[in-house]
This record gives sequence, C-alpha cells and structure tokens, in this order.
Amino acid sequence: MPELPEVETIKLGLQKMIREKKIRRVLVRLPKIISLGPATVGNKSIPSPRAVLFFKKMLANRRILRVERRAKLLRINFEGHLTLLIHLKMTGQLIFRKKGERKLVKLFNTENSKFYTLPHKYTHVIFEFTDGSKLFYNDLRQFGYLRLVNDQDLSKVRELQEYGPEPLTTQFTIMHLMVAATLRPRVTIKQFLMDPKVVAGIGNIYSDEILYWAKVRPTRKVFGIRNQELGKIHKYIKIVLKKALQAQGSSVGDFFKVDGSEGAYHRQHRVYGKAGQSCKRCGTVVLSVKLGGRTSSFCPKCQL
DNA sequence: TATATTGTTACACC
DNA sequence: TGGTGTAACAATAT
Repeated sequence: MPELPEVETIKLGLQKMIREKKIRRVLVRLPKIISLGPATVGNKSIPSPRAVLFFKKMLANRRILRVERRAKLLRINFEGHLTLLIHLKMTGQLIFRKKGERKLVKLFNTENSKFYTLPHKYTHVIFEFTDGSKLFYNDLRQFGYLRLVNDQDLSKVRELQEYGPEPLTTQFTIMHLMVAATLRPRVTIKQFLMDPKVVAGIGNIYSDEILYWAKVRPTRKVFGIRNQELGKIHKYIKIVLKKALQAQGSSVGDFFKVDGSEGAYHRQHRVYGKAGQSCKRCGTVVLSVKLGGRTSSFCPKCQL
C-alpha cells in the first residue's frame, strides 16, 4: 500500500541507485502490466506483441536521467525525451539488485511470510542495466502499471492533469482544502482526504493517522467540519507525511524500500491497523468502521 | 472455504 | 452536468 511517503522513499532510492545507468534490455513477463502513450492510463487491455517489442526496443540502450514523483506516480525520465510512468497501486514493488548480489525478498511484511529469490512468480518486468545490475517490478495483485510516454505527451496523461496539489509544497494551503470542501460537502472526511483530486498521495494509512492527530472522526461529513478543524487537518497532513518520510515509509502489508529493507513509520502508527487495541493517548479501545468499502480506524474518545 | 484487503477507474444513478 | 456510491480489478492472508 504505497502512499506518498513510500513512493517518495522509492523515488529517492531509485535516484540513488539507477540514475545515469543505461538499460541493456527489458524483460516483460506479464504484458498487461505495460502500455504505450498517454491515453487512459490504468486501462488494462493487453498490449499486442508488437507493442511489447516496441516498449522493449524503445528502452534498450537508453540512459536514465532522473526519477521524479507526482502523487503516487513515479516518473523515470530517460534521455531522448522519453518518460516511463510507474504506478504501484496496491502491491507493486521495485527492488534493485547489484550485479552478483544475492537478495531474498518478501511479498508481505508479516512474520510468517516467506522469502523469495528474484525473479519470483510475481516479478512481471525486469530491467537489466549495462553494468549487470537489475531492477525488478513485482506485483502480486497486478493492479500497477508501467506506461511509456513521449515527454511531449506527458501533459495529456489524465492522472497528471487531475491530481490535486502536492501536500508537502506551499501550493497546498488551508484555503485549497476549504474550497475543495465546498465542492464535495457530502462525502466523509476520510473519503475526502483519500481523493487524489483533493490532495495528492494520501491513502488509507495516512488518512487514518492524520485524522487521529487532528482529533476528527473519519465518519463525519465534510460539510460538518469546522474551519478550525480543517486547519488542524491541514497541519497534520504536513506533519504526519513529513514524519513518515523521515522514517522512510510504513512497511505494513507489502511496502519495502528498493534495497528490500523495511521502512519504520508503522512503529509510530496510532490507529491504522490498531482496531481492538487501546489508544496510546487515552487507553480507549480503537474502533474500525467501513467507509466507501474501506476500513477506517479511530479512537472514539480522542476523535470527535 | 469465506471474507477482508486496497488505489484508482468505470459506470450507474439521480 | 456532475456529485455520489459502488463494482471491478487480483490473489493473497487469515
């Protein structure tokens, strides 16, 4: 479940490991993961064998300039005005391995989950670099995608047009949240925070944690949230995401850094995944509810 | 064996 | 027209 801090952590890891490297070849083991051009990112139609060949040929012998992120979407920028968009969705992983290195990786960060050598049966795309190092794209649920786009077409990619502001920039103001709130008054504050058009990069984990610190129940409708509370939500969006980024993300479920190691922010979680446990602030049992088909956890005493 | 999981889109409904 | 709610995607852990 990579959200903004996790995707940013991956971006920084990739920036360190693969910047300036040249691709020798690309292996595509599951064609439906890849696609070409700007239209309907996320469309899972299976590309033709010709399109797969084109994808591989376009990337072969090409050098990586830099790695960027917008919302939860990674952008690998190549020489020759070509960009690879990578969305990990729920269970996508990017794991880098140096030449000759042996590496055991997990799909889930649970105690009993097993270790695999790479590539494993959930490895769908492999990038081989000219120095013998490799980058593995793994995705258990196959919701993620790798999409190759000419730089001139980037502005036509719908997601990039529709994402709300980056929460850790000065563009993201209380006023922005207030305006967005008047446009979507009937949804719950939880769904509001998770809407990528309202603000980029917040998913289930961080919306729960942000609402805990802001002391707002996830079930409340947006129209009933006072401006002072919206101000607190704005404040804790910044604080929680920054702290999570400092800890290099939360390794609950399936997130690992590009070297295969864990982030550390899940150790600081207060409510996400804590239903049935007692609140660290007041001792009350943390509850969970379903909102829009998604689980949300909160402390019924701390969050009003 | 049944159920929960989860980011985002597609689609039905009003 | 567009806000809202829900199904869909996949395959695992529990």
